Amino acid sequence: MPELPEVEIVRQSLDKNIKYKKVKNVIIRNRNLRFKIPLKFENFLRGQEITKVDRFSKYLILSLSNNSFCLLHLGMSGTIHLVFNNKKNFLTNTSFYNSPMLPNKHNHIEIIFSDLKIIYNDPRRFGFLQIIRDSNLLKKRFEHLGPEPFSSNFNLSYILSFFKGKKKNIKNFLLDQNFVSGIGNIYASEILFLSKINPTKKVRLLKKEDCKKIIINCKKVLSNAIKKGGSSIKDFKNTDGETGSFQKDFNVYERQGLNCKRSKCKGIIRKKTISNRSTFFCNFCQK
DNA sequence: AAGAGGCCCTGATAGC
DNA sequence: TGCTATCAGGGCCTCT
Repeated sequence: MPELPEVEIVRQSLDKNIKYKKVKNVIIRNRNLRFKIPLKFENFLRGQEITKVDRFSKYLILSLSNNSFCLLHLGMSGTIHLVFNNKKNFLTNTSFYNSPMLPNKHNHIEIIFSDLKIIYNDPRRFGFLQIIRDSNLLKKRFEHLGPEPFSSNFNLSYILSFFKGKKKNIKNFLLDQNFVSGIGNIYASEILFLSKINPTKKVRLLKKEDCKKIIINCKKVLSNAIKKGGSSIKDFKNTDGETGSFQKDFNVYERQGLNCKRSKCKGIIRKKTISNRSTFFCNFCQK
């Protein structure tokens, strides 16, 4: 579910709600996320103040007062929910199970502050939380990842040299986090639509102008999605339980069989599986 | 080294 | 109704 824009929405909410607050308690019901949560996790976090809430790519980075970090990745189905301390049984975490606004299953982790708690819910358990001991290790943790689309390092010469000698198609590269980090399956299709590039196009056939369009449209699609509060495919919600509205802006995603939205284009949106991922594109204007 | 494929897991939906 | 198959927005690992 969550690509860079959705994670950014969560970051903004956490920044507003848990920054400068001290962790009172941590409850873990299921340690078997993507990476097993070690037994010492709770003790490590308890008593720490959250000094900063950052994001890189699809990763949330909570800075802790002891100069370490708590990394959080939402995987495919992870969500963060805020519960404010105005309910009975707040600390015994029973009340929200009865609330229709909150999920009642797969609430694996709670991080409790004095006035609110955050709940990590993740049905598929592809997400994870991880302690990173210091900034050097944090740097190392991300060194295999390419630049974000917003970075000045994501420029024409970078793209041209990265594509040199490669045989894959452009859709695969947009999803390749070593090339550019933060784009997922939905926005990859949307970016290629705006760029009028067919997702199956081999990168060695792309012209300079195509690459320029890709740079511009990566930024455009992601920043627009952030502005709209993220997409609401399946059950994406921000931490207040509200859905984003970007999905209304989809040009191709989940629009197979419908007319191309580009004015004067007579094309039909097609769905095609590329490297095991569904891909959507206009069969006429994306060359 | 690049690229293809498999796998981690649950839930929603479709088809019989 | 109840079974089985297929598909989901991610990322990492292995094999060729």
